[in-house]
Amino acid sequence: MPFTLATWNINSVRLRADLVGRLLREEAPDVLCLQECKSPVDKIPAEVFAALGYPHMVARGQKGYNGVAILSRLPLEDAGHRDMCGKGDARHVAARLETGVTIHNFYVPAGGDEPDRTVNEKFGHKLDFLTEMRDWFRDGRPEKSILVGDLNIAPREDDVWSHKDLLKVVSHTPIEVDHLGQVQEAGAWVDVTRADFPDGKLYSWWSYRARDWDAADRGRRLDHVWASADIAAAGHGSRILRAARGWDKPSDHVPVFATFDL
DNA sequence: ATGGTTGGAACCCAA
Repeated sequence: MPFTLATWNINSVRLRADLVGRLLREEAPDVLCLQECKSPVDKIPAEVFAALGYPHMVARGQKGYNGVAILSRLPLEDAGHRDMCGKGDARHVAARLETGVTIHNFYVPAGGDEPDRTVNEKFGHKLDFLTEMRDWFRDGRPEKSILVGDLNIAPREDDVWSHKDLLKVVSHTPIEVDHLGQVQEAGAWVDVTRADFPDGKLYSWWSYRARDWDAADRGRRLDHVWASADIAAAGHGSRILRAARGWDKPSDHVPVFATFDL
């Protein structure tokens, strides 16, 4: 039975509960993975989502920062989380569907402004987080698994508005792209979005700081949907809901969708 | 080269 999944960095699930509701009503994904909930789990407005037909939630949270949640119409089993870099951050959670498919929801550190770990420890944290992800998937190659989230890296030249202008900008530097590539390779993950759209510019994030995000269109593809090699062929129908960037009081990220015939 | 906006928590930090 096919199911549709979406991933969205919501930038405060409490402030934007109504936008989450709009997405659930208008697009009705079976599973919605959220990042940057910025809320303890017990303060996520789960009852609002339950009333819209999404009674299942697996989440990790903390006050003010980070936070990841998986909302679902389908029953979910909590499949744990990994505390990358041992900081106690709520940046990963996993859930399992009754079909045995495991969904990993990640929020990779943004990495600060300076792409040099000797002067910017946040950049070092980002690289270490990615290295730990790589080692984890190398030690136990994932099967029947989907990995989604705000990975805070736009790996390809056509994942950014200007490859040349962003080579030294955190999110598109060669060392980050290399680290993300090693994560993908270690787990034999297939980029479902790019399997569906092999060519051309794709963005899922536009800065709040632009005067006119739509006209300038200086976007980056930071949000990703990957599938383990064994189920990658079941993934199709990718979509990026650019229109959500124009909603009232929007997140700076938009939802990315894929459907899986599993 | 610079500064631009947003959210949360507490009057600044992270993005």
